[in-house]
Amino acid sequence: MRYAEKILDIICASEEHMTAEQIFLTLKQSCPSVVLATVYNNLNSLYQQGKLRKISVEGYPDRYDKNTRHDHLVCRRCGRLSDLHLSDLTAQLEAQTGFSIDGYDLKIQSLCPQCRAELAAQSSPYEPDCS
Amino acid sequence: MRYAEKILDIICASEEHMTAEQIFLTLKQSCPSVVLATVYNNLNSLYQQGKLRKISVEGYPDRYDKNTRHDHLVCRRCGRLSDLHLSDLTAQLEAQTGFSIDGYDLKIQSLCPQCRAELAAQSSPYEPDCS
DNA sequence: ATTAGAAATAGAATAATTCTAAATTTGGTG
DNA sequence: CACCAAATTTAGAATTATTCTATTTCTAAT
Repeated sequence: MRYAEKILDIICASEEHMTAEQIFLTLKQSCPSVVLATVYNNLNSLYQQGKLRKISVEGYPDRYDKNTRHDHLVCRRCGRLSDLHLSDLTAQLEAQTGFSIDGYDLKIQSLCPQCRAELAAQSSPYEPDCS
Repeated sequence: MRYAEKILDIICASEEHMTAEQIFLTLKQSCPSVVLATVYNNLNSLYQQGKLRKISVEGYPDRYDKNTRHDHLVCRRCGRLSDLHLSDLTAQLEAQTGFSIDGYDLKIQSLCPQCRAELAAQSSPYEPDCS
């Protein structure tokens, strides 16, 4: 596996949540001969080995993410996916369900920090928050 | 919108989490002339109106679900998606994030009730749970 | 060097979904 | 009722994401 490690590096170095296509384009900069299928092959095997996370948001291609425990925010305004570091719910969920769980994915729908800031800036000159 | 209501009915009547294809096949039984694109059109507009939920599980086509608050279990053994009725985390999440949220999706990875039962039945004759 | 196994490549194939343009239906209006 | 505009549906092509298959290239051990 010549590429697997490089692909993991790209994912871990990125602050984004990259699609296979984006990973491919990035990898191509250092390995111009690499092919998209190779990226998919490697992503799949890394995923099966549990070395990365795959995130699916309705209507978008799958995204790949480092394998650390964290949650996600999907922005209803710009669609951007960003990280949230909320407390681990595993124990709470196991207590509630009554069985042991392998993991969970939590995706929150709201506004991302950028959009929240932009909207606040926009509206405040005309309608201050609480008058 | 001749079909929108029928499509919603099908989704609400179903215990499953249906794909567009499955909804199409079901609708076709009562409306043989309907076409898959119509189902997608209606699903999209119902989704935009917030009248149904869309669930994406990596590697599977999107699934559509009634718009009630509940969580999901993805079975690591059979891949089946089933409903979980856990307590609402909105308040807890808002407290933690510090901003108001529109909603959230929680997907738990574990074994579905059926697979848990099957595995328990299989293993118990030979290795009773706690000897 | 030789060879077996793993990984990569090329590119066709498949699956899911969207798009476009034409046809049909619907609900109002004269 | 007849007519029109708007909304919906249809057919089928197009697009996008992903997988598959067969061939080639690498790698590392003999």
